Amino acid sequence: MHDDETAHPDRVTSRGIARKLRLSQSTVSRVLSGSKDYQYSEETRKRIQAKAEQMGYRPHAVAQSLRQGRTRVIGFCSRHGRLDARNVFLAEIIGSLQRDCSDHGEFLMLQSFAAETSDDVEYGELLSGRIDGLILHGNDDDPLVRRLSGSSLPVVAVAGRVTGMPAVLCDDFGGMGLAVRHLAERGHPRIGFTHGGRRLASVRDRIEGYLAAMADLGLEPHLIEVEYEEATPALAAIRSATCPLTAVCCWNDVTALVLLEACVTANVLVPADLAVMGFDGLLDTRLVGQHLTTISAHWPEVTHRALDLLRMRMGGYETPDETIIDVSVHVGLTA
Amino acid sequence: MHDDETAHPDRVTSRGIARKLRLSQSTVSRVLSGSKDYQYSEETRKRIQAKAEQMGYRPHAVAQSLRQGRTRVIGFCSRHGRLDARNVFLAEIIGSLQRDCSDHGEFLMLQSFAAETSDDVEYGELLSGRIDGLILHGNDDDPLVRRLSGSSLPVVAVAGRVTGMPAVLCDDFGGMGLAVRHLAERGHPRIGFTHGGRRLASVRDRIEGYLAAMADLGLEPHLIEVEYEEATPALAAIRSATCPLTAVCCWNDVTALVLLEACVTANVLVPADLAVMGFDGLLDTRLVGQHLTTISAHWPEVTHRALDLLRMRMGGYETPDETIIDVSVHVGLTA
DNA sequence: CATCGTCATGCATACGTATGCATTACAGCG
DNA sequence: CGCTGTAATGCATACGTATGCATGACGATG
Repeated sequence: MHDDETAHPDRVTSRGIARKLRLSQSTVSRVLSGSKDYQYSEETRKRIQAKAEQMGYRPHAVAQSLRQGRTRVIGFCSRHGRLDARNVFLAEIIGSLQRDCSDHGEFLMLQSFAAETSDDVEYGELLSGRIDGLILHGNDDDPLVRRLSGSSLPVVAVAGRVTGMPAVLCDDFGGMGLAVRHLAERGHPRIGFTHGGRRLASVRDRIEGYLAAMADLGLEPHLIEVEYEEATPALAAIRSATCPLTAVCCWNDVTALVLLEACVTANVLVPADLAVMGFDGLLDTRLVGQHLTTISAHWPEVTHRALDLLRMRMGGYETPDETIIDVSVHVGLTA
Repeated sequence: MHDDETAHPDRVTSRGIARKLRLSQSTVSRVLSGSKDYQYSEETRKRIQAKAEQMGYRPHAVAQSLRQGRTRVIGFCSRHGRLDARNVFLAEIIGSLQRDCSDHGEFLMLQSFAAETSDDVEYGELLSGRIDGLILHGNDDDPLVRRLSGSSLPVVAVAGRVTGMPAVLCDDFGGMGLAVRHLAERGHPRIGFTHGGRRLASVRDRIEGYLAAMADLGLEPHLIEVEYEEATPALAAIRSATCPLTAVCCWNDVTALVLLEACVTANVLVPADLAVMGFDGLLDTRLVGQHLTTISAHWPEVTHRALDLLRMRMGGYETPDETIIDVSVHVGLTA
């Protein structure tokens, strides 16, 4: 009934089991890791498995990693936002990645976001053998990102193109086309686009998509750039256009919501006075999300595909440079 | 200008540097890891550092971990919700943990949430030496959690008590006292409390806090339990009480927001007809958050303290069983 | 009876680092 | 000159696993 070990048995090791059973460590290791290239008597196998169970043996993951040259750990690094209660995007991305890794017997490790640590230290950590591959959310302007694209670490970019590495993104360009056409079909003649700067590749793609669709429809574009998520000036710009806009596409959902709040304050009726569209489809549908008309990107599919590609890279296979995941219109009450 | 290595130099190792410099691996290791117990000639140090720089040496984290018996990786596991765009709570907790780890030169690894993997596999992974310690969000009803509290892995619980391990929580009990008193001071005679089940320890504490405060004020309590976040029945219960309630505390912010939506639909004016209070203070203040009156818990402080305690545990020190972090009233427009 | 193939297991090593102990060289001192 | 102390470095090992190669036993076959 009681354990015949003394005090703290420290770690239970394959060698420990071998000693108890008067077998060699290699036999124990082979049986417990289920190596198919060798054969063992049924009796030995039973004995080993029973003893392992009894002693509570767990193979030491670090030793396995050192021996096998792989850790089964995937890193994730965002060079843009930071994860907190307000960042619905990162929450969705990281959550999806985590579940996907879990399903494949892998682990997700968060690499430091933002620049609390120096780029050099961060780069060193990424290449220190702790992770087998990296999912990256960043852009070309970033020195660390550029350095990574030249390194030997397998990396796949998500939600943004990075030269020199495969990327998986939602259809930012096409999505804006859907948005513009959705509004045009409802008879809106003057459709604007608001954003808070072109730093992200996604934003640039969405702007391009907007401009292309507008040109395609023979409509005059109205780009409105304001400080990050400042809605009041945006609304002012919308209303004070040569001829006030009747509809506006926001570069993402949060921007759209902030604008909606400003509309309430300014007594602008949505969608009667102004139709509003978002982009991302990440908002909690139990709350405000169901009301917002938006373009739903399918982020779990993006991360799923990104991990697929990363695994191919880690296996040494070639991968397509760019993978684009379809988006769809989610019709709410605001447009 | 160009590297004198052939093809792929594989990994640059301390032994590799030693060979180039006709030194021993131990000297290289000692210099590069800055061991203070030994002395080296200034010249040797320069040579080694220069060569390491030139060859792009990065110590192999896995080998270090094996040798030193510690990985500098902290695990996080939530046995309740899953991380996605809707889960503001986990996003905040995980984000705070990550930044705090980063500041201490540690890494945060996400252990599989929910039950996609079997408890047994999960337990094995947790004890496989991959992490030095674990921050846990779970409760006593969970077999895996109970097993962990008996294991040799240092664990600290956050946002919920678990018997057998230290816990760091926000003041759920006292917070509800603040909420009730806030409402009572504004003259509300009939204050209710809505929740979606007592599974979480936090919910139970908040209920206790509510009941205690009500008793203290000599008011009659009204507990309303509905299916998780079903607001319509909750509102019905509120309105159909013997005498309709004038104020209600919701067990968290999301519940409160859903209730607010139901109020709009049912034409109930907030706060005139019904005052509403939330709990957590995690909602995006750029959006709806600033309007909701709520009890702000300071989650970054909770996770910070939890990591402190975990580090003490990992160092073999004793720790207090329970640490409670103060909360405060955030006055919005709903109560 | 000698040879050979197969089965079951053991021996030895490598992954890359950190570190206790040994060694060399040399200066200071009596 | 011999002894001792210290500075600078090397040697050997351990962390725990996986795996190539070798070994012994035994039955089958010529």
